[in-house]
Amino acid sequence: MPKLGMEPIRRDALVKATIAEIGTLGTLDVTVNQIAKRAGMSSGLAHHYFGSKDQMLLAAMRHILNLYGAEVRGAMSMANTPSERIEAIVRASFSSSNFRPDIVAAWLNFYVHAHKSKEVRRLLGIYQRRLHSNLMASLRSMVDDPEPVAETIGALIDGVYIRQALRQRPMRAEDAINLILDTVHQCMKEQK
Amino acid sequence: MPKLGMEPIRRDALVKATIAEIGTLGTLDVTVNQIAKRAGMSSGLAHHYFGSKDQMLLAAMRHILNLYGAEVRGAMSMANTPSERIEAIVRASFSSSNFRPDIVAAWLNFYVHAHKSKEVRRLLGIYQRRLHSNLMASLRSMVDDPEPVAETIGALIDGVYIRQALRQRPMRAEDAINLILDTVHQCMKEQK
Amino acid sequence: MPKLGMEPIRRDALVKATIAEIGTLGTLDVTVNQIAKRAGMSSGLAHHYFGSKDQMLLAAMRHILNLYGAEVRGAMSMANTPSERIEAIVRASFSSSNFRPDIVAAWLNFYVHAHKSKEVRRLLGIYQRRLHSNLMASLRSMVDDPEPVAETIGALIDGVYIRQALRQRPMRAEDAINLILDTVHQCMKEQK
Amino acid sequence: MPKLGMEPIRRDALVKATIAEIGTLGTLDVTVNQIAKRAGMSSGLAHHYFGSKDQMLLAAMRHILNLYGAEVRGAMSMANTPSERIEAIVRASFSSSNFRPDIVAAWLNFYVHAHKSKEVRRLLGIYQRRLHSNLMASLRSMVDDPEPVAETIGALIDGVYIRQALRQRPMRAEDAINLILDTVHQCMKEQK
DNA sequence: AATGAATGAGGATTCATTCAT
DNA sequence: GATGAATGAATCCTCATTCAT
Repeated sequence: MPKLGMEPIRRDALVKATIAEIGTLGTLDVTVNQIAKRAGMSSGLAHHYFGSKDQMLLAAMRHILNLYGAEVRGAMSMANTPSERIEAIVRASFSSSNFRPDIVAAWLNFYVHAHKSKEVRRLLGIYQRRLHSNLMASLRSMVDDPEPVAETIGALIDGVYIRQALRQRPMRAEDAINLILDTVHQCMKEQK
Repeated sequence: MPKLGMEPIRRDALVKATIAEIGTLGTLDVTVNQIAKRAGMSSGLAHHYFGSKDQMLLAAMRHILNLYGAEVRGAMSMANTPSERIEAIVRASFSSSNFRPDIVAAWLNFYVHAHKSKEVRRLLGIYQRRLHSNLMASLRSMVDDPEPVAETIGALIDGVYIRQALRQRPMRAEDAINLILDTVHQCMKEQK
Repeated sequence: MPKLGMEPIRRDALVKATIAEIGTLGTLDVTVNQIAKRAGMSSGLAHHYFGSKDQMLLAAMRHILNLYGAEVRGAMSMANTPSERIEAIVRASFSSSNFRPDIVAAWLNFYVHAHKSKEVRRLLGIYQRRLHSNLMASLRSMVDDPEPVAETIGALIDGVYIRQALRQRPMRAEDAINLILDTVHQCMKEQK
Repeated sequence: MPKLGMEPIRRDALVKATIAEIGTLGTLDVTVNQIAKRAGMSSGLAHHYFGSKDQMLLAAMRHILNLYGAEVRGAMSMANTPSERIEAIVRASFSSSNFRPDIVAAWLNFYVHAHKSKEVRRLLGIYQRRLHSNLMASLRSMVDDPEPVAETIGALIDGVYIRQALRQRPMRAEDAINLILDTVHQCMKEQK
């Protein structure tokens, strides 16, 4: 039943269905048919709106990164000290909208897929640089040598993510956050 | 002219070709033909020895885990103190035979693939539990609450791995090791 | 705001867009969307007016044949001798409205398409018979055996057309006309 | 039932089936399945040997051109005078192996398809230049201005071909040859 | 043991056509 | 009258797997 102005609605539905499907199957080897069916439409329509499966995957990736970016910006805008900023970044990474099993699974799949796709590589590169510069900006006033600390935090976030994807019983976001923040704090004390 | 006793040689060649191919392409979406060609034989023969592509991938996974396990055991057998044991485990993770781009890429692909494959999930579970118990055994005598420290080390190793797979300029093994050991040492001091 | 009496305007726009699109792409494999877009309307409307893509192609074919027929009639009405009539027919085939690259390309595509479409075959049959009888009417008073001369002229016209479609540098209409008329004149002299 | 050394046999069967299918359906819009089935194999195998449908079409085109080229060379090697050479070329164009309905239909389809395909354009260009230079070589010693005669002969050959494709009752090769040779002879006499 | 010929299922993509608005 | 949303059939192509030799 065709209606007017469906484009944004359909695109949104497809992006969400793509993430859900990747999250459920745990792989980027999802078919356009599966995605379209989950989004309640035909595969032809999915192509009509996205042109290709690749563009659909890319849109899903961008959606995840945008969600994450918004979360980080929101959390940081409320932080007043460097230390709070670090905490805000880490918390945002494990917020309830980001640390969901399907999002985590999709995220990891894209991480690995970056090997093959130039655009995915570019998008992840942006995310990584932004995370790194955010961390560095706060760490510079806190420790003498911020570089390895930033590196450690980044690795910890990604490490907790990848392990989450495998856990039989998922880790709670709060535990993930504490794990990382505790480590950070100890690195801090040491250097100060 | 078929020769006798070729089986182990062929299987080994295929396993190595599988890892190399996954490492090169950066994905598990390698074809049996590609693997067989790289191993210098026909795809038919590959099936003859492994029965299915899935079995080939699994064999490659086991090969990587065995390499890693041997490395860890070797390193630990030479360690005399708990602290040396921790260091041995971390060093083994980044030894020259494990921290190669193709191995890292294959590792990550299997990590993600665990979502789909029960057997891969089982194998990775074994690796994780072994790593965890190895770390705990040493950490128990070093800190009051070893659990989170073990968790942190595990996450750091996996995190550095996944980031390595994306880096334009790969991180040197020595740097990876230091990054992790430094963090560990600081967590230690704190608790003592 | 739909207007009244749009039908002939729309149909005409679609027919011209069809020819232009076939001429540009050099194939009948044009999509209804391409045609409709070029005609400044939606594909749905195109179907509304023509019922099917096939009918659109047919209308385009008829348009070309009508153009050609009108041109021939016009030229012949001004000719006074058999010889002038022959010349009129040949000239009409290469008039500026017929010998345009897009028209030529469309013409040839329809020629080949006649294999598949009964209606196209019928239309081209009419054209061929009309051409033939026009030529014969004039040739009868000029040569003893007009049949092969008519056949030759027909083949030359079509041959020059098909070659035109492939030329890197298109032949000028005047040259095409002279080529054919010269040949005809020589055949004439011979027989007389 | 797989056998050894099937490649040339399969390729040949596919090329012939491609021409037959195009000839029967009168269009390049034949499916790989149709071709493969006619050649007695699966579509997968067709792709195995040719890589793509396009390559299959191209191979068919080359086959037709090779047949034609061989015919021309054979006929010309037996001709002793310029006049005989011209006749040899024309006769070769309408030999029983070239002037078959399916070959003619395929030829024309490729002619039109040259608009779209660079490689087809290139192949036809070679054929046209070879024909032209063959004709010119003989005509130079026969007439003062050979260029338009060569052009006329070329157009006549192509024109008779395209008309053949449409005829309800195909023209006999002998009639086609005579039609062209008679015209040529009259052009000759005139100029001498 | 080894090959590579052969199949066929499965997936992305295109497009004419329909239809609710 | 007009749009463009929506469908689904059709097609090319890939690839794991099988099997005759």
